Amino acid sequence: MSSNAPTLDVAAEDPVGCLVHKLRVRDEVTDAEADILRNAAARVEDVPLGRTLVAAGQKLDQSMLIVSGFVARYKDLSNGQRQITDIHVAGDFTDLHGFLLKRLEHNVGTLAPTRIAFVPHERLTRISEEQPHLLRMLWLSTLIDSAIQRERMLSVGRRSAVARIAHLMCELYTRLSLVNEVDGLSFALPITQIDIADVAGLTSVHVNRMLRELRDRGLVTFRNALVEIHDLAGLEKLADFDRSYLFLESEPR
Amino acid sequence: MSSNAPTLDVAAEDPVGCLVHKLRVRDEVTDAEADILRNAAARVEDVPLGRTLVAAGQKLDQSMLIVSGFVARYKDLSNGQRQITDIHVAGDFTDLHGFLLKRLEHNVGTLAPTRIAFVPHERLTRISEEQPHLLRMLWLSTLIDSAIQRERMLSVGRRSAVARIAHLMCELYTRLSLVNEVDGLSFALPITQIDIADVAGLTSVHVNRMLRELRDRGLVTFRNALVEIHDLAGLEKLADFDRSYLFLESEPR
DNA sequence: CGTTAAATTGAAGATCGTCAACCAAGGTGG
DNA sequence: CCACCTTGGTTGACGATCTTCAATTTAACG
Repeated sequence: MSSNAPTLDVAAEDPVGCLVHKLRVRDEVTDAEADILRNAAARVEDVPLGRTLVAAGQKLDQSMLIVSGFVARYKDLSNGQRQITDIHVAGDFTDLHGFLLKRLEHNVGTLAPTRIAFVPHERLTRISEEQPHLLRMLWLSTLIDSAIQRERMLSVGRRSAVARIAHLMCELYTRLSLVNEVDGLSFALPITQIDIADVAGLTSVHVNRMLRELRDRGLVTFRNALVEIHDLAGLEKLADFDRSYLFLESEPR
Repeated sequence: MSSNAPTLDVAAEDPVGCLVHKLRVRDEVTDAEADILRNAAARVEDVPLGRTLVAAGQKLDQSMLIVSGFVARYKDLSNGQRQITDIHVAGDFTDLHGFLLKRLEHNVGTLAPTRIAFVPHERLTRISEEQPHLLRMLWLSTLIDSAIQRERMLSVGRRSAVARIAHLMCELYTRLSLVNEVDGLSFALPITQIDIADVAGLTSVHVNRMLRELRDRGLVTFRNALVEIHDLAGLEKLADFDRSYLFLESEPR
């Protein structure tokens, strides 16, 4: 709406741009297909931080595409403990899986102010009937989400606390690079240490200590919602980071 | 091949039976669609325990459907630590996601002797071009895998060691019920405590102690490849188990 | 019957969590 | 405009859960 935020402005004109861009990293997407996706978005909405977008169990008839911002999918234990299973950024189709699941078994909420495009499920059904290749690309995007989940499971299950956080930073850096949201080796990450704890399966107190260690080791700084990587190679080594799980190559799918 | 194992024999005649059955739990699948799936399986093979079925990075041109047995998908850290991200049982399409990913970022291996049906990717492509509903059902099955992964992430990230193992037992009990592989409150689980440790993100030593605790509390016994549940309600309570994440309702998809 | 992998148990130690206090920042209402 | 309140960040002390190391037993298998 405002015209002084250039990146957002482009996004407002083409809310589906980031998604198309990311699909094109993985395979060719024709302009006709891209247009079909563009027409699938019914409306765009700005949502403030801390809002629940979908509560577990709720029936769905539309899916949400992130235009900009940060969204988490999370599950809670009955004792109140929370685990974030995914963090989504611009160009991610947060609950595309809701199209077939019909309800989600987890919650979806904003970690930061976020702009969202809504895609009615009937339009997805239509794509599935008429656009086999485009449908495969959408399926693919849920499969990549799944691969990211698996890598996170490796983190939470087997990596040390420092390595877990280092890995998260490497991953976000790589994923945000794809949508031009990094500036050199820095990127905006307007989320709390509590959020990071909930992703990493740690407490916020321990996250705080590990962030200090990463800073002391000269690897990364996370302060005032800004991540600054000082030694990418060192960070990747500590994290045992290998970007191949992000499937950044173009292949006929 | 042999004719003295009735369950397996049925499976040999209809290797895709379990899959169709499980899809039908989630939505109607016509007999025509079921036949198409049956024809998609090119050949069936028996694989012994401890075999690597797919190594990370390997190019794929077929996917594997489990007819009977137990298969794990796992990732390794460079220091040798292993995390199993999924355990698959009869009727699971272990690497259906390989159809679109073209290579896997993780390994797939047998935890027990397993019978596998191979489905060439070209037949899946054909289904995707000609059978939109059937394709959505296949997509759905990868989405349910994903939901299981998320629940496991909650376990590994936030549940205590005992609760993690209790939850795994509840899950396997429920999933094996679907394919008639339980006998009352017991089921065969021919895997090691090391495997359980790799699923739960624990060491086998600690798994051993937690299994003893579950036994001492009168909840479950896991011995000689057999799980016997003594108090399902108590086990589910300890595990904070809620089967809704398995999507066991029929819906038009 | 010997060999190997897995299960079991104990003792000691490390990592991470809990509790608690304090600080910093940002927003709200008087 | 500033006290006040809330949320998040930071640090220390202590403790619990889980790991590591190591030894022994059991089971499976040729």
